[in-house]
Amino acid sequence: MLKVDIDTKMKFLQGFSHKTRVQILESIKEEEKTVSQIVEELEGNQSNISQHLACLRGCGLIVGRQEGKYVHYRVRNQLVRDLLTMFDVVLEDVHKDIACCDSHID
Amino acid sequence: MLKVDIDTKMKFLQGFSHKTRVQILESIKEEEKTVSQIVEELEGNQSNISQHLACLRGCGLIVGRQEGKYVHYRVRNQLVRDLLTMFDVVLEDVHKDIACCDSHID
DNA sequence: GTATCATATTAGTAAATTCTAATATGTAAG
DNA sequence: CTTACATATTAGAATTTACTAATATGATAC
Repeated sequence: MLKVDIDTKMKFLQGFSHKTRVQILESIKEEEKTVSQIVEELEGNQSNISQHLACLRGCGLIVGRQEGKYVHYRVRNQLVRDLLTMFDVVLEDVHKDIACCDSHID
Repeated sequence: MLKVDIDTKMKFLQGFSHKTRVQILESIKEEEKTVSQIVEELEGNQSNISQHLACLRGCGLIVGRQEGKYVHYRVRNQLVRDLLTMFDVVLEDVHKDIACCDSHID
């Protein structure tokens, strides 16, 4: 397994570091959706969601496909879906011990 | 699979959202290490590393064990190790497409 | 108990990320 | 080519997260 450098890895992992991005990933994990569908579903605003989508695209986690004036986003591939599933599996196992780490260091 | 709520999930995922934390996880993935060993290996400072360790502990990703005046940390269990490995697998696959997402939104 | 060493915690500052609002781009329809 | 709608981009303000330095805690050895 060819190891990718740590900075590239961090860019990749940033995709999972914000609630909105994770919610987007979950939302399009099984079926592609347009930006406006995602905006509506997450009750976000267009600009903000669009920025998070750009981030996820940059992380390689999602891909978009233009169709007329709509852009449909979907999770990149099965491996990424598997990773998302694995989060749930590991988290369920670990769940009971999470307490501090309030999304920051203290 | 019993789904954990999104806020708990986010606390968990914060464990992977900082370079130092990911480096710590990689460092103790296969063998436990004391705080001072980690500090030395990452060339960090004691306070900072200690805070990141507290975060990872809070995320449920690592566990510590006191032995005399030393505390030995290790990755929580095999599932967490598997998840770390999976990052590398998926990242290698996705690698070529990472470009933007400079650890932020633009 | 006192000294020493390892680790943890705290408070305040510094830095990075995210959000909001405004504007730009691009596509389709008329 | 103008309008309308979907999405993207930008700039700056607001918020969150991380770092530094100082101090505290806890364990061992004396």
